[in-house]
Amino acid sequence: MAERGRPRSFDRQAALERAMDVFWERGYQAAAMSDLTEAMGINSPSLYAAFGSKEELYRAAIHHFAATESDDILAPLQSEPTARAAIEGYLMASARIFTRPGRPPGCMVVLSAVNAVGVGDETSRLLREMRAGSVTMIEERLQRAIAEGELPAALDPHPIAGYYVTVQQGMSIQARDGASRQTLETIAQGAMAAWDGLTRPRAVAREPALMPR
Amino acid sequence: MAERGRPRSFDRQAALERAMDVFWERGYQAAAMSDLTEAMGINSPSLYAAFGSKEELYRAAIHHFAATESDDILAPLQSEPTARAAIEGYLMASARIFTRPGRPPGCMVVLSAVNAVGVGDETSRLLREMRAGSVTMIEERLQRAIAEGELPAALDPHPIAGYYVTVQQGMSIQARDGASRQTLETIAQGAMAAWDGLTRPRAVAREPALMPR
DNA sequence: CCATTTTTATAACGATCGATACACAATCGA
DNA sequence: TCGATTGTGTATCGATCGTTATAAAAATGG
Repeated sequence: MAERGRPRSFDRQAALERAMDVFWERGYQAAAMSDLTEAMGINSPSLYAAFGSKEELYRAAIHHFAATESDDILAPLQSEPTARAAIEGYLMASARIFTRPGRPPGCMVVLSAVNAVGVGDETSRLLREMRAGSVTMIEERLQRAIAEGELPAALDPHPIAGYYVTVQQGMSIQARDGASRQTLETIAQGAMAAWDGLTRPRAVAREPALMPR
Repeated sequence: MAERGRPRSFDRQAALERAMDVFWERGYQAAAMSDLTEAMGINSPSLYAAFGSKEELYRAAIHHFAATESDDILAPLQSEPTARAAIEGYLMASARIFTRPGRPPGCMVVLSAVNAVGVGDETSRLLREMRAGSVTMIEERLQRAIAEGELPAALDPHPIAGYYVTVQQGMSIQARDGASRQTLETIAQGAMAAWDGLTRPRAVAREPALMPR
């Protein structure tokens, strides 16, 4: 069962984490191979043997980001008892994660490849699906709240989820501009001020809470 | 008064607009000199003679963007009679400008250099000041509404302005992901649902509308 | 017409980009 | 111990990056 050949002299997972930090901070295009190999403590042939290419390494870093940072942000959607607390927790967790000391500010999935140029179709699709995945998760949480009677049955979860994800993505930009955790938390509270208006039951087909899908 | 030497064979302003489109769509780093010269219809020596360098051309493009697109977005802040209509107009104008057919989606100032790497300090500062300028303009509009008695005197305009600018920046990300004008308008309406909660007068120092600056 | 000035197109500069060829080192099974 | 296999370090590949040297072209003033 033992591996054949010369064993790898570096920790693949640790090197991936260092690569993630480089992509996270500099973005995909601005992250040069020399930046990556220096941060990972290896030479480029080792990088290519272990990860395939720069873009494959980037995708691996995105998946690692999703398995660590993203999960911390999305956890409140499952753990909080009410839909309102779930979304508030989602935004407040974002404020905390986006301003962790010593870590790049904002969300890697949102910031590291906003301009899809220079990145392949597969990677572009992966990023877009991940961003859309947040909308789906919030949507499902709202749907659950409707099923449990917390929210009115006539409510359309999709535009509400889209609104809160948009706020969270704006918070990434703000974090990149130097906004503090406190500032981001204030923004999150501002977004929650829309909750009652968005979820209040109202006469159907006369004044919809939010318009189209 | 006539110019000496061989006259320039291209329209400087028209070339600048085409360069703006390239930076807007691809971002600063991904916009190669060959992309720019091809779009502008000139050779690189002409570009350098007319604009100095790639980064100076980028700054000129940013200023041109501010003088055209940005002004359309910020106009409702001055023209609308109430603070609420002003901010709603700001968001609805953003939804329209961000999804103009045949134009790059989203805001160039927000999207074209999110990762400040590879761009000089002067350009980085210019972009950050422009983003902060939107907050200031909204803040001043809210302050005017307070002076006119439309909003309670105890209100702090700064966090409210920060909240709405954050939503607008999130709308840029959404536009880049393919959101339609209608979708962005729905998000804008969602953000306006927070208005009453954010501007309602309340007991001072007990439950502040939004926390710190 | 000629000297001067500015722009033009061609061609190429050094630097850096992502990616590899190559020879050597280190492990395995037999 | 030896062939097979895999990883490592060096050195470099062709392509492209932003930028510029050079000389011809097109205007001016005198």
